[in-house]
Amino acid sequence: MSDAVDAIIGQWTAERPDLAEAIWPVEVLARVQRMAMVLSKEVKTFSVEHGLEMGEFDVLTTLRRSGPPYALTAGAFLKAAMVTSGAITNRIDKMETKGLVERVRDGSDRRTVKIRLTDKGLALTDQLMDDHLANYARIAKALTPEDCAQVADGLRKLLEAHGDTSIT
Amino acid sequence: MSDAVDAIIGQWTAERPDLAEAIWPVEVLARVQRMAMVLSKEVKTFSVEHGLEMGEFDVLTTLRRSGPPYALTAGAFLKAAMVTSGAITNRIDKMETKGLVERVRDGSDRRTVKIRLTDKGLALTDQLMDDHLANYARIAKALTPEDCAQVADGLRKLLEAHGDTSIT
DNA sequence: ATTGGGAATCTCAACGTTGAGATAGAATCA
DNA sequence: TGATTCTATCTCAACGTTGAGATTCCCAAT
Repeated sequence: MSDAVDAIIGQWTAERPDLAEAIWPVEVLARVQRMAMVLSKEVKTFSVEHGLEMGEFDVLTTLRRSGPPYALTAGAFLKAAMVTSGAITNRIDKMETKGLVERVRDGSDRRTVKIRLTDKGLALTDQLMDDHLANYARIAKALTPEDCAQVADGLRKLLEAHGDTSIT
Repeated sequence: MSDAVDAIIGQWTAERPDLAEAIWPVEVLARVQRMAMVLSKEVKTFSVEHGLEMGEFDVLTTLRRSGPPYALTAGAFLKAAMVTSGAITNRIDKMETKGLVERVRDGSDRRTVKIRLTDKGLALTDQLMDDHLANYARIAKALTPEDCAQVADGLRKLLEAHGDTSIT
């Protein structure tokens, strides 16, 4: 039972034994990084199979789970998706031409632009969620419920410590 | 004690209660994704502070931990860094002009190109590792040793299940 | 009412990655 | 030897993101 990170740590132990006391964070952080790479490739494949670019599905689900009227400001997406403003503008531009979302200028504050799910976007999202969660279940199926809880609890502590505490 | 993923799951529970049974993988996978984003920003900051691009530090440490003669084929980097061939060519090109690595054509198989740490690259890497691990420790300090072991064990299972078992 | 600071979004050039195709060499077999 | 197939790397156009700056607008202070 060993993965690539075990091999990496083994190499360091052989080459720089003086670092043995300091290498413990690699056990967690390198695995987070590598698992994120695996995950992003899986999600990309899933998205493309359903006619979406990676990132577009994020926009759809973020709007869907926010509840009626399925509209959020562009700024809300910056934090939700953890990307920069140019990326959001780019994504919304493309999704607007696909008819999945539409920009709505708010009357009260004309600086803000709300991105709203169209009927087509809403239907597509609801239709995809079951497949998406089935795909997630497949990716995570190696974990028992206890494993899940332990990993989730640890990562929650890390995320809280880094201020990732809100999606607003 | 709640993070952004707790909020996301709360939203789904309110909007699509029918998905309650299927949402458990989000607890783990969404946190992996978000923590990877946090981590990559931290590592990028660290790299730039030390005059490197993100990814270049990966190349240096991968070579360093492989042991003398600190040389690996370009193909080995594809798996180690989980990126495509164009990215490796690009990285090595830049690091070669910086004098950190050099390309060496092998006599026995003239297709392969070994990337080798220069003396300058080796010295820089050894000099940076302590800072790098201190930075990692800062990022992971919210975790107790027990937390670390639990998260690492769970992620190891996931990575093994996805074939991430070797860096060769 | 005007000014100035701040906020929300968009613009756009620079950058790194992707991924299919090109190139060159090795390996197998007739 | 020649032909075929496989392997390793590089090339390069397309693509998405970054991030600083521009733009537009809100709001508080005077």
